[in-house]
Amino acid sequence: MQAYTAANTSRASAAAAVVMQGFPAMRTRGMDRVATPSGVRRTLTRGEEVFAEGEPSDFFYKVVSGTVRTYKLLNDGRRQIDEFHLGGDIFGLEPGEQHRFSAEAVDDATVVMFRRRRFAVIAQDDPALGDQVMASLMHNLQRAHDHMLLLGRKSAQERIATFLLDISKRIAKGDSFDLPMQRSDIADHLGLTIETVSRTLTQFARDGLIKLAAASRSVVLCDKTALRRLEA
Amino acid sequence: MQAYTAANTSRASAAAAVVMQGFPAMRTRGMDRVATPSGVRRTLTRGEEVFAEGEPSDFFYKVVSGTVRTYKLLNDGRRQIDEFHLGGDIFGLEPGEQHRFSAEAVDDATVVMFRRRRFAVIAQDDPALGDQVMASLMHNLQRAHDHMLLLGRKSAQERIATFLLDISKRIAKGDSFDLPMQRSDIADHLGLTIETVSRTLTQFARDGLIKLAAASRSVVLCDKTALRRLEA
DNA sequence: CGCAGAGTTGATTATACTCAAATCCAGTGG
DNA sequence: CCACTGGATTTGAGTATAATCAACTCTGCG
Repeated sequence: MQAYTAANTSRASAAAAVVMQGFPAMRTRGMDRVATPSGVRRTLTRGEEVFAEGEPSDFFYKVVSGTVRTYKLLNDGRRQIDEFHLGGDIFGLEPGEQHRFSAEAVDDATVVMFRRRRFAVIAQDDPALGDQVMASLMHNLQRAHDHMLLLGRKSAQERIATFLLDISKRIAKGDSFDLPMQRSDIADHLGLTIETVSRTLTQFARDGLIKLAAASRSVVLCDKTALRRLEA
Repeated sequence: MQAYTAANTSRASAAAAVVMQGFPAMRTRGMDRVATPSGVRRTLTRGEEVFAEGEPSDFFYKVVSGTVRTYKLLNDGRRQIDEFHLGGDIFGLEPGEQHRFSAEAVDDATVVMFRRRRFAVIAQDDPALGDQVMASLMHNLQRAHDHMLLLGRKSAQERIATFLLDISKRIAKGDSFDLPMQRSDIADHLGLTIETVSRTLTQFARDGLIKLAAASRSVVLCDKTALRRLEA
């Protein structure tokens, strides 16, 4: 059980300024639906908060570049990162008036924010976005199911193998890539401790399944077949 | 595993009432709209399969009565039950052409099945239904997030306490209720073994937090405050 | 009454956690 | 250019929680 201490506390006012600044662009939406996406761009620096649990959920987001983590905390600081959102992913769309989880930039990132509206309105106003939002929700739910299987029933080795293969499929061109997040993020995503994550990665490297370098952020998958066997 | 096509359409009118009853938003619509979004009722006996992983995902479902479990399996048989669906819950809606998880009746249950269509079509055809399906997706995703926190970061005691409070809120009139599922279902939902579930429940009973009776399916929550403290 | 499935209880063990310390690395300033 | 620093990561030793293995009890039902 490890405590997560919020290293970064950016204020909502910063977000508000960005929103207001972007509103003119949104008002013109409809005139040129194809060329102008109905969203406001926002750039984030490593660790910066996008929104926090309990804040009004007036907007949802789409990642343009970089990585965003969404997570929940227990009162004693234990953290569960439910998802790392990469380019193209939509996150932060919720049924209630308040966010039930928090979102932060893992590295320097860019997102586009959309005002939350009734689905019928979105669908009528911008059918393409409506389809995208719906598909994204189902996709996120599907990934959540996979992750619950991992958290509930897989061993540490199986979790790490699954994670490496998944992240590789999402960000790697070939079989090598740089992890955008640190060990504590991986641990809090996989329901493990940083020590177990580190030990397991080291073990994989010793067994020749992967190669680690440069503060272990750079990873090469040497033996995907073996990793898939381990994935369970 | 069977096709629900022509044979079932004859019962469409009977199912129509169920549809109307099931979707409050549609109740206000004229009877002439009933024919369009057809839902077919299906009764299930304890343990019966609704659909299996890998089968075509042509339909999604809404629980009318009883309990349905959706789950995923690992190749060696380990199981993760991601959700118990109770009356009113919508499940089985997926982005791909095939189901990525399985669904079975926990007890004798009744469901209504709806043919999956493109969201744009649903939204245009019946905006209220679109809103409801979307709300259900967001709701399921929200519950999935809560459950990932449980699976990734909570202790056995905390998991059981959370489970009891949640299921109680969903099915109990007061503070007592009958569990529809057996120990192995609870274990596979909470990422524990049946022994740990049993031991923890017994411990709670010894500590006066709950009362167990009648093959331990009947539960009374005696000290909700203490359970909430344990919930973390 | 006996059977089978479900649930409980006990003893032991394994996996991952905790606590602790060493090492690595990027960034900084002399 | 290089030593210094603090955060990140690795490694080690010991431990705790929940798993495993096993026996026993309860319950519903023919």
